[in-house]
Amino acid sequence: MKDTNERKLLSEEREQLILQALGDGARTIGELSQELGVSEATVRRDLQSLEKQGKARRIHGGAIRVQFPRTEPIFTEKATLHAREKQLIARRALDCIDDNDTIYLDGGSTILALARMLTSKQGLTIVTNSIMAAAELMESEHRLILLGGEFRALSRTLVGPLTAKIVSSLYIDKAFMGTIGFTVEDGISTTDANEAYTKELIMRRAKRVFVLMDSSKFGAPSLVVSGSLNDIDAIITDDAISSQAIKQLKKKKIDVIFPEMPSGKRANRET
Amino acid sequence: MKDTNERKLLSEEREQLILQALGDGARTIGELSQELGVSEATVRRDLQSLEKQGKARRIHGGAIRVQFPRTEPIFTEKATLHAREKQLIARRALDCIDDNDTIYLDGGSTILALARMLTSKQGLTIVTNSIMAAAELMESEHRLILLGGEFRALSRTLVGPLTAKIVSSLYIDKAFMGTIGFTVEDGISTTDANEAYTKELIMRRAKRVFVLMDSSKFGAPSLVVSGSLNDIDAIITDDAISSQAIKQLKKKKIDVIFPEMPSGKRANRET
DNA sequence: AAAATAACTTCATATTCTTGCAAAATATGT
DNA sequence: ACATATTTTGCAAGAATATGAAGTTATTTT
Repeated sequence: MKDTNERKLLSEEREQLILQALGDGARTIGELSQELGVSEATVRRDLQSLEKQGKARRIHGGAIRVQFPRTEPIFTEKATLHAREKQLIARRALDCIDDNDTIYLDGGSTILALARMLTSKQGLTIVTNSIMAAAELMESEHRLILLGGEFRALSRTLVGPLTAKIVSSLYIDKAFMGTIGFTVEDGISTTDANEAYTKELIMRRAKRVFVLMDSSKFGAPSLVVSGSLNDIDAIITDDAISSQAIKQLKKKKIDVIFPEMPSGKRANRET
Repeated sequence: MKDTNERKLLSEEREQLILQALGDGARTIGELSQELGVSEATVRRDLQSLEKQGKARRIHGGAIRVQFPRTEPIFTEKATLHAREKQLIARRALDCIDDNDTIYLDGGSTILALARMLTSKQGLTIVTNSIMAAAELMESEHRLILLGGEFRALSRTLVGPLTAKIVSSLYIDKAFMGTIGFTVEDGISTTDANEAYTKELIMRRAKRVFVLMDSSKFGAPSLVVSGSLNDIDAIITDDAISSQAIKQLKKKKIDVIFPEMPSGKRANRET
């Protein structure tokens, strides 16, 4: 996959990408230089900076990740990936919300972007299991309800059996779900069983379920399946998914919604 | 174009839009300038302002959103009042906690101070209804469980009937409670009925209940009484309370615990 | 030890930042 | 309503920074 996003990256973005690349083991300077589209000298400088921050360790010919990634790399790292698509998807989802709705916000960075936009609505009742979304909405005028439950650090959400206690006494108009993986056969899937369980409960409980995901999730299942395709009413995604997949989804009566493209282009047919 | 809103924007509106555009990732000055329809110089000034507010971080060529907004006007304000006493009280409470305990943390700045100290313990299961405490403990190794419920902005806690669902399925060794007011007749009291209700549930459910408060709370009732004196096992407070009050409390079999004074002095007789 | 590869240094170039200033917009006082 | 402050915005020149290329030095491999 080549990123058609040929915008010049900021140094910190590059560093994030490098850390991510290092996640799969060690990398050589040459590889990194090519992947990032910058000169080897620049890669060396970035690595120097990362080493000073204690996030990576240099070795001859390349670099490896430091043993204990002490901070919360997972959340912030994932966040920067496909940031623009996520922004557009969230923007589209915003249009699906009416004033005074009762909505549910799932975890994940796309949903978080949506949360940040909710200041433009009025009188919402917002239910969420995402600490990040809650932190974002603390100052808002909306009514905010947090699911309780066990805190899962990786996703910063509340999950597990305890959430069921509260979910079962709520009624939700529209649920906005994120996901790690998705297939046309099984619907959404995630890495953690507790997380999957909570998602499932919510989807059963919501009148209308929207799944927000960038097209990279498509066709890539994760460990634990959550609910089924029948639980999903609509998918909001960017336009890089195959027209075949769209057909299959429509056959299952699932709406596929695309964001407004800023420059008006809509290049749907693909590889 | 989605933003055909050609009205001239106020700087604050622009800053809001910038934050939104930043999303999780980063943006270059050029992008922002174009998206907002203002010059790059203006974008820089806006970013400068956002950085001062702690909401964004500038980097060469653009800006990155800061993960967790720092400022909490309500909270920091109250926190500075009697800060030293609160610190000492929290310190003393810490000694009451053993490794592997299951503890409950209530809202309030004193308890928050305690939360920050918990890194020195191991293997705790921490139950809380305080978003601030949860945010503080996200990075820790402890097991963290949040009560669900309705978010109350003033105290930044989760309160109300929904919390009951989860509380009733938990068992807590030691509960550390804050309070707004206290009298020897009725025990702790607070301004909000939902808040009082949740406190009451917890105290009923905990094996041992500690109330942390500086002496200014003494003899000053608030609106809604929460539970009764019988629910309380110990009070941790500074030494500016009357010896008469101590006697009364001891008669009710409530321990009164004082912090270690840094200089070793213990001047208990008072005005 | 020689060859090959990688790392460091220096420098030229291209962006980006800062700063001061002027024009425009907005607020304020009479 | 008018005139005067104050603030906001855009522009431009010099300062600062980032990047890439070339050449030199260090490290690894054979």
